[in-house]
Amino acid sequence: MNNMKDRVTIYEVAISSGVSLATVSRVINNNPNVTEKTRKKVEETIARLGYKPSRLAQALATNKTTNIGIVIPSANYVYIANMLNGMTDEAKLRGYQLTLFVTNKSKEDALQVVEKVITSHVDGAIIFDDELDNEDINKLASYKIPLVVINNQVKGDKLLSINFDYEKKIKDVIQQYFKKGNKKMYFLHLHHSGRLLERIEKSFIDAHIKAGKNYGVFSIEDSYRQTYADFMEIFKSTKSGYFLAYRDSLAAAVINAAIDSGLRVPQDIEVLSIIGTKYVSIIRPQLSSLHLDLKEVGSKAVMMLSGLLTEEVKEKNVEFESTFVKRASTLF
Amino acid sequence: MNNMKDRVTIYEVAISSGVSLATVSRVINNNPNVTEKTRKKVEETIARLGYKPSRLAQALATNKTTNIGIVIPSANYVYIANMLNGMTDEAKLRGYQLTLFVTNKSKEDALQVVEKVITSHVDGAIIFDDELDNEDINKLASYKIPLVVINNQVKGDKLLSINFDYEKKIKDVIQQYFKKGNKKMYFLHLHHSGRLLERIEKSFIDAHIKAGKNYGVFSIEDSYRQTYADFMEIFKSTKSGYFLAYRDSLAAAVINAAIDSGLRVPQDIEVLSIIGTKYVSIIRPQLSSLHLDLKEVGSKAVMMLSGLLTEEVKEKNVEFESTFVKRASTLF
DNA sequence: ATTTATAATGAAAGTGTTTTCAACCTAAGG
DNA sequence: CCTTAGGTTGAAAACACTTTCATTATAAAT
Repeated sequence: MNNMKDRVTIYEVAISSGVSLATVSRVINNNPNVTEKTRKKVEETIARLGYKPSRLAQALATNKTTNIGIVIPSANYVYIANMLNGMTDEAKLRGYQLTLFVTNKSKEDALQVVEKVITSHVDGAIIFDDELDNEDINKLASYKIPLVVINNQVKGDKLLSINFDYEKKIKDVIQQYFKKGNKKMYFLHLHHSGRLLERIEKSFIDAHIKAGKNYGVFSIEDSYRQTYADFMEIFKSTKSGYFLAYRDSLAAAVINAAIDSGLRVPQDIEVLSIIGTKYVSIIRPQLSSLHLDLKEVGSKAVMMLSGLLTEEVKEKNVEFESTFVKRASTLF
Repeated sequence: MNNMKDRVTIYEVAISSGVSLATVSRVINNNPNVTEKTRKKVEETIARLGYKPSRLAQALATNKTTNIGIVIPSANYVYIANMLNGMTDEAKLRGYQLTLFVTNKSKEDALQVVEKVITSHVDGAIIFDDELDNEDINKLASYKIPLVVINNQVKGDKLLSINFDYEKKIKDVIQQYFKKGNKKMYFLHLHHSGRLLERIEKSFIDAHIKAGKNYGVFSIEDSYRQTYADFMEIFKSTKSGYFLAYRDSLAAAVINAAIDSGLRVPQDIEVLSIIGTKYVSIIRPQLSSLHLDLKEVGSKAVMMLSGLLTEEVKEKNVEFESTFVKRASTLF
């Protein structure tokens, strides 16, 4: 069993093809200043020896790793998985590798992550995590790490940003509902789901205050099971309402609890999922939701970062527009 | 705006604290051969200068990156997201970073991925992807990349493996069903979902042949929408059956199509999801499924790889046992 | 054939660490 | 007080590349 290859280095290639390191390096990097003849010769040796440049050494010499860091709260959310999907595709296209950094929604972990991102020598990073605040992000920026920040109202000069229009769209949806609907609206407040949700909640409350309408807020845990249990309780007394839930699974918990309590959806209980994933149409009745192509967000983020890395910045901030899709869980 | 820090190197720390590079290096790496006095002095300078070792340079010098590669078909499946979740947690605990390599279920991409993993200098890799075959994996092994391979019947000496008992368990479930149930069983065959599914299908067919029972196979696409449409057709003629689907969303497509066709679940149509995720209890009727803690699989994989890297291999092969959980989509 | 400009090549320094080995120092033992 | 062993330290090589700059080869122009 001796097909174990020891790494062959540029040095051996140089010797074996009778040229210098510099020339081999030029061939590897497609530098035009090499005669066709030399190039052929070197390429032949490379193939023969099975030489593969060490990305580590290249990275050290060039200060570029072709790695980009992805900062997320967890890999376990469907909407994040969707985004990751877009990122991996676009990254592959552009020759980048993705390194994952998860904060687990903990400030402590977030600080660790900042350190890790700094020492990891990523060429840049995409941040889709509310746990990182201004200070954290500016720290990264101070280490000259190019940044694309998603949905995190952070100010900074050198960074690009992507934002969703959820706040505005929620306001629209609510105002539309005021015209046609008549149920009291409830917002499902998550204990720890970051500032995006907080802003949406604020938008919800503002819209109600402005219209002089009454509203309710339920504080829930980010768990289907728990939310289902909570709402089985709630529906003992509350027999009607329009509920805004952050995620499909939470919205489904409300729907299922409503149905299991003998209430009708959407006649008695209406439910809107704010971040709709593919599960909106699997759940019955199908979930009305705000729709945003998260996969596209992911690839856009990589595109923008890639632009930043190659100094071809086209857009500094892009806003993704979500669309309200009425399905069966709401009347309008 | 001049808080832009240029990277401070070990060299500057050495100068500034009046010691040599070697000593600073020792301090960084907690080498005991340093006097407390020197250590204090160096640590003070490190703090003062804000020095952070370059992981790149360390990696080049030590031939260790603390990066592990994760090879998956896509980040977009819930069950893979679950696994990733376990991996990120365990990796953080053990000080590893995760780099993603996705094959997109394409053989061409798989070959590319193999190359990338080799040149990426990961310390090891976890492979949960059927697209890589024996040859690919042995190639990785020949570059001395420690490997943990999940659910991929690959032979090899130096690699650790994790397997699920789905084949066996499916056989059990079917045999149990033969005793009590009387519907014809159907297997949902995916065009391109790798060898794990093929093995499960084989197991399904074997069990039927052995029992002299009749069975059916439907070939579907890996898409909820399409499968739903297909089954709306199928249920025009087929009014009863027990369907085994690979994923929750596919199982849900069958259930929803059945209900929308006026059939009853589970009285007329029974459905089993092979890889059950958290959506099994969100979908109504709740999905009977084989349950396996994918998060645990993920962390186990990282643990095993970590063991392999530190030469403390405890188990070479571990089998995860799935459990059949009866919910509302099957009678038994 | 000679000069000149240009393209191809190589030597060597640089990237930021770790690690080996020799040198040094200190304290204990004789 | 001298020797010795053991713990501390530093010089330098190694890791595998890129890149600058000087040099050489080549082709074009005179």
